[in-house]
Amino acid sequence: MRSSFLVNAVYAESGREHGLTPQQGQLLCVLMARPHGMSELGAMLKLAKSSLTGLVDRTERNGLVRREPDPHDARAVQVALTAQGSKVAREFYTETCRRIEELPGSLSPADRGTLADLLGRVVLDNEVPVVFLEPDEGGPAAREH
Amino acid sequence: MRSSFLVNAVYAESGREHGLTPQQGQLLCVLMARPHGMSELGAMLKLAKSSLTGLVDRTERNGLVRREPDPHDARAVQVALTAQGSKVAREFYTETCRRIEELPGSLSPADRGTLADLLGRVVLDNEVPVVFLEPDEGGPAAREH
DNA sequence: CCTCTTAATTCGTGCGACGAACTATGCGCG
DNA sequence: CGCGCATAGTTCGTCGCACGAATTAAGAGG
Repeated sequence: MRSSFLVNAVYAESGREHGLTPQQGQLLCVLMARPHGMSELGAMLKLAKSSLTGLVDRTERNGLVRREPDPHDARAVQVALTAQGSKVAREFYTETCRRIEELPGSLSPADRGTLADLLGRVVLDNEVPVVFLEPDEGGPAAREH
Repeated sequence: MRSSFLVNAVYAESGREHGLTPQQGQLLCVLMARPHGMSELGAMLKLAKSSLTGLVDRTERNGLVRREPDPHDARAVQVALTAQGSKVAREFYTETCRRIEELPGSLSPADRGTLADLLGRVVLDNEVPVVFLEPDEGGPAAREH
């Protein structure tokens, strides 16, 4: 249980409506941008290899993602969204962003920055919903732990 | 996985230092005030009966709590901290409060209220560390889900 | 006494996280 | 080219945690 926490909360709420666990929802969001290899996903989601294998297994079993051969490396696979997965991801993402946008409604930019720092793990270093960002920031100040 | 989220995050960090999972840490904090019956704990921690049994089992196995007969009801037990559990709880609680106090450092009272509303589940309706409170409030505006 | 309710546990199950071990593939060097 | 080492991903075993169904013993009320 090393999920990012606040996004996880929101994911949990959004996900319930789509039959997704927070972890699966997060995986879908990451894959919306493009397919990823398992190592990439593991690094992004901060999961051990075997944990990720399990997550992808379950999500694949739900018909939301599929494993494809990697054309550049026969050892590797690319994990991609299925058509169904794309649909669910879009709905989930939209719902999640809506909920997250409501969250810091009354927070000043400084407070957002403070929370972003404190909750650095909330935001992944990629195209996943980025919150607590000022419009001119290029990326979150993610703190590795 | 229906923990309260932000406190859970902080619990996780504090707990790691004491070999506690967030759930176990939370249980200890609840029990600091006084022993509780399982039904009480279940309601407070919002856990199904069997889930709570498991949590208490594991925490008991770690020597941190013990089950005692309830003098008023032979069906029931009271869950109490052991001496070791009290010690760990105190340290954990202190550490957790410290971390939580650092959290909203730059939040205005209005923002605290907003976050308290949004993260209502963060705070339990009892003597567990109460955060985001104005000094003159009697209790958190907990939102049941 | 009887019926219904309740407290807590057991059991089965799913999810998620980890590390060790493993197999197949890739890389770099002599 | 062959070899040793590294890597990608999976399997296996394990633990923690959450849930519902089923169960047993005790409690409450008529």
